[in-house]
Amino acid sequence: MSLRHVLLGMLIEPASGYDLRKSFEEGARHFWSARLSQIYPTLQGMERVGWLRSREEASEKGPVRRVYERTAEGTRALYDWLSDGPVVGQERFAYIGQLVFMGELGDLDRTAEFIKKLRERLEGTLAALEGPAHLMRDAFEKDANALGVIEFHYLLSMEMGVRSLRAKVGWCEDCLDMIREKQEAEARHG
Amino acid sequence: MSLRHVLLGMLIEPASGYDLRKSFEEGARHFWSARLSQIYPTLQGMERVGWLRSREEASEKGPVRRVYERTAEGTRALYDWLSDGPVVGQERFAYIGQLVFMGELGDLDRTAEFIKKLRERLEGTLAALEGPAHLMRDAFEKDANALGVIEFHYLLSMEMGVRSLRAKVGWCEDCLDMIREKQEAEARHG
DNA sequence: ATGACCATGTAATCCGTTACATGATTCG
DNA sequence: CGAATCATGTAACGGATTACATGGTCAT
Repeated sequence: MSLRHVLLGMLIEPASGYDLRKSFEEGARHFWSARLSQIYPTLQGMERVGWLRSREEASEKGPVRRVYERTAEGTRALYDWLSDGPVVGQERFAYIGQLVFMGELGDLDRTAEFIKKLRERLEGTLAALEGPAHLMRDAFEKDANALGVIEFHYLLSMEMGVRSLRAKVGWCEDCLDMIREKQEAEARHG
Repeated sequence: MSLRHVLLGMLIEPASGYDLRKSFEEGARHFWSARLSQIYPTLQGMERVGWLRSREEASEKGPVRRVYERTAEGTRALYDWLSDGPVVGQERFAYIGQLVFMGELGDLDRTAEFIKKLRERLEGTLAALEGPAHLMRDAFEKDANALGVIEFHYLLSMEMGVRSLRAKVGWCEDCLDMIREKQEAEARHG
C-alpha cells in the first residue's frame, strides 16, 4: 500500500503518469520502481478515492496529457503516512537466498563466480548514484546553506544508497577472500 | 516468482508448511519473509506442477501434518534458478521515500526524530543477527574447516546482513550530524 | 480455564509484471 | 524511412496481505 504514497510524494507539483515514470527512472531508482502499466491505474484509483484531481492538457508532441494534482485530502494522506514512523518492511533479497541455497551444490568455485557477478551489478548501480551524490555532498560541505531543505533531504537519501551499496561491495570482496581461505584449508586437510 | 524457489531451497529436507514458516522466522528473516496464508497455497501449487510431492504424517500435538519433499523436477527447478545468476531486483525501501518526501514539511527536528526511530529499528534487527553471525565467524576464523559447506554459505549470507545493517546505522548517525550542521548554519545566516 | 503453540486451510482484496494495443512527432 | 520519444491505456496473470475459520494439546 505504498506506491500510492510514493506517487503522492512525487506530486509536490502537478504531473502526468508519463512525467512520474521519469521521476522513478531518474530520481527514485534507489528506493522504488514502478512501470507505466502500474502507474496509470494507480493514479486513476487515487482520483476515485479523492486523493487526486486531474485535467487534460494539450501537448506539443504526442497525444493529450492527463495531469494530476493532489487534493487537500491527498496531502493529508501523505502527511499521515509520513507520521506513521519508518515503514521498515520485510525487504526481500532474492540473491541472498540464492547464495544460501547454493551451499547445497557444494561447489565453491561456482559460489565465487556468483559473487563476482553480483559485485559487478552492485558496482554498476553504485557508480550511477555516486556522481550526483558526490556533487550535492560537496556543495553541502562547502556551505550547509547551499542546499534547500528539499534538496538536503534528497542528499540524505542518496547517501543511504551509496553507503549501503559500498558495504555490499565490500562484503563481496571479503566473501571472495573467505572462499579462497576455505578452499586452501580444504586442500590442506579437509 | 521467487517464493517458490525459496521454498524449494528450504526443502533440502522434507517439511510441512508450518515447519517452513519457522525457517522464515529463524533462518531467513534477513532475506525473505512469508506468511502461512501464502505458504500453504504456494506449496499446493508447487505440488500441482510436479515440483513437490506430499504425504500426511501423524503429529503428537495437533492435527495431521502435510509433509512436502522435492521431486527430481523440483530439484532441477531450484538448480536452474541458482544458475540464472544473481537476481538483483528492484528493491523497495519505503522508509527512504518517506525521508525524501519529508523534505516538503521543512521541519528538520521531525526528520531527526524519524531517523532516530529508524536507527532503533535497524539496531534491533542488527542485534538479533550479530550473535549467531559472530559465533559462526569465530569458529571459521579458528579453523576454516570447522564449518561444513552449507553452514559456510549461511555464514556468508549473515555477514551480508550484518554489514549492510551496520552501514545503515552508521548512515543514521551521520544524518543526525548533518542535520545539526544544517540547523546551525540556518541559525547563523539562513 | 486461559493462553500459547501446534496445524491447516479459504476468501477477498490489493499490489505488481508482462504483454497487448494505438498513434503522433522529431531527429538523423 | 526508421528509431526514439511522447503519451495513454487495458487485460491477463501472478504474488502478497489481511481477515476469516477451525480445532487439538500442554503448561500454569
